[in-house]
Amino acid sequence: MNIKTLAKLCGVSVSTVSRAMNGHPDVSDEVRRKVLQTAQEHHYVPNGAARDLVRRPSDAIGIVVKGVGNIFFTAVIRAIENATEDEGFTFVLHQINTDEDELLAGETLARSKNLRGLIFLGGRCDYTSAQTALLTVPFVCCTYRNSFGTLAEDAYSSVTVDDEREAETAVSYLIENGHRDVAILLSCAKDGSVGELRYAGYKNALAKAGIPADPALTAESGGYSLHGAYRAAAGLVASGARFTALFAAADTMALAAVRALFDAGLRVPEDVSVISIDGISVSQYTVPALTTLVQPAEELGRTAVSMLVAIIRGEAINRHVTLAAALRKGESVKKVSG
Amino acid sequence: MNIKTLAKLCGVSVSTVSRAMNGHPDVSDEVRRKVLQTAQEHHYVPNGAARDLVRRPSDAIGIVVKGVGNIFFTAVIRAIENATEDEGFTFVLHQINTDEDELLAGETLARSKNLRGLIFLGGRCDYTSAQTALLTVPFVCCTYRNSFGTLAEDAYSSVTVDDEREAETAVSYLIENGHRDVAILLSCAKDGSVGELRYAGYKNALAKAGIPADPALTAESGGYSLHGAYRAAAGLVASGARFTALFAAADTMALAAVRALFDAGLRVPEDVSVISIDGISVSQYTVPALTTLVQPAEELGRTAVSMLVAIIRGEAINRHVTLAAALRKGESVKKVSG
DNA sequence: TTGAAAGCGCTAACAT
DNA sequence: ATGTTAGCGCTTTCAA
Repeated sequence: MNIKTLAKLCGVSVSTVSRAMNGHPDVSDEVRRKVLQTAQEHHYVPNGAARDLVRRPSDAIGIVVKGVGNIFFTAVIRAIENATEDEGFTFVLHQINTDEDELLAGETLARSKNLRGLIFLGGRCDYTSAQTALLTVPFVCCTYRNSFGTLAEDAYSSVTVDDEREAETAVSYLIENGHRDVAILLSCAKDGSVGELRYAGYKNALAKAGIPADPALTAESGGYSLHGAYRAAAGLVASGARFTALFAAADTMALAAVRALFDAGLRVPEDVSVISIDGISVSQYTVPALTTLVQPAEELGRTAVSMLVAIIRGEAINRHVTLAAALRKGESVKKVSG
Repeated sequence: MNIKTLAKLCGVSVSTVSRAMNGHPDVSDEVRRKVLQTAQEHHYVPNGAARDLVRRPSDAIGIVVKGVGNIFFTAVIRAIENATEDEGFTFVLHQINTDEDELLAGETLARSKNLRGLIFLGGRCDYTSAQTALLTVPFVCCTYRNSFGTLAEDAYSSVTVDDEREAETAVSYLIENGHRDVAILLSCAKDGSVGELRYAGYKNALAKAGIPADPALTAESGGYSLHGAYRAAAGLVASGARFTALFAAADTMALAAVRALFDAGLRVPEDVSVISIDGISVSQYTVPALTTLVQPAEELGRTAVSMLVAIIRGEAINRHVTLAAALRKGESVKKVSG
């Protein structure tokens, strides 16, 4: 079933069918009704490829997700898909590993699928303008921004929480609760990604409290996998380093860390307090429930889409939106007497 | 940049460029090298819409995921995406809620995107042939099959674990460990979905052990959300029903149940043993680690793709593959003396 | 309000 | 081995 057959069936021309299907005003009510009904009866759905080919560019935006298996992202992706459809756009999802280059992937995707814009969900924070010059469509960085790069502010959009600040808040919360030996578990201290920002926030908090940062209390897992985080946390304990609190750069890492501490005979929060950032839903149901700074996943996704769509429609220019995270008190932090 | 411009740039015709780009043999090495290099230099990526339009049908398959936020599915989706690309196909993802109809969504997706096949990730088990008749492309049911419907075996493909049998195994494992008052937590006892099969397995296990099934020990959460499962489990405890073990129809539900039990002052496994089905990775890192029957997520995804691709290529017909789940002993089941 | 026809970028005959 | 060309299904001028 294609537009030609349907036109014949309705006794009108293909252009009339096209107009009717697309809600153009210059079609008589009678004809429109007939076309729509016949289309429904025959399960006619316009061929997207043909549409995309002629409507240049198409109405699709691409989502490049870096770091598959990041549970936090699933909620954001869901929000993005819904928001995309609400805006009358379609979307294409592409997942890449942490060692792949999102800009390259995005560029290829945009060209091959004729996209109007891109949303990067997770990525490096150190782009140069030469690197992003490849991108021929507007893009929004979701959950990160170009903190370490040389990109002009008006060359891209972003929607994030203030990672450095929120990390500082998290660590300060530990310090307020009497902790001075605070360890950190992150992917990598210097990979030009969000982890590095959170590391900076960690150091800020220590500095403000007049606590010298102890390099022995930094554990790097090299990724966001549960397994890697478990090993890094276990290694930290095995190293003999002394700490009463741990800041994990992601909920998933915190969960694995809690387990590693448990396996080492340390209780959370009795022996070690743990706080993290993300607020995935499962972390409220674990024992102990995680104390974490909840990122507004739904809002991050919806905002990314609405910003991108506004740019595509020419109604807005590149902006940088910062959303607030919210402290969700669980059971993983205990007050100690200094 | 399109094929025409590139052809001009290389001083050859568009068909030669097309052949070179698609790896056809009838192109001289010299020309092929030149085309490929020029394409790379100019970041030329063939327009997918134009390709899809002319290569009828396209090389894309669709994945319809029912039950967004199901953590177990994310691993399967990842495997499906990788396998799809390995087979030289592209894929389109569409997520729907549990109250939406996957067949309708699949049909629309297939028609609009000109798909060659569909993979349904999660869905009802009670299709009629009239319902699936809408689908004009082959489809594979992944993680479920048409156990309660009237579909002919050769009308569709499926790849699953034997849900009824694995559920029976899980519950029998509890019984072997001395439990006789075994409760069950599932989405819905009669919704024509996988939950119903697992419920049947639960009853089988009880029957084989000569234990009468107690309706008061069935808790329905009405979905797979953590929140719903928590409430259902909490309700079960509050009802005053006596049980020493609980079988949850999904890992996520089990995690929420463990929390609900904990909040009610019951320890797992000291007071209540818990077992489930799925084997999501986070459930090994919780305290207690879940004892669960691990579904082979990666293999489920890869198998679904290879079955579908084989059918599309005309190399195979509809089949039904059953994969085995594996018991992963955690810490949530305790032996009791009968 | 409708129809005829051009053309989007590409692939695959068919011709050379 | 390479070029020429029809046509995929659709939207959109342009004409009527």
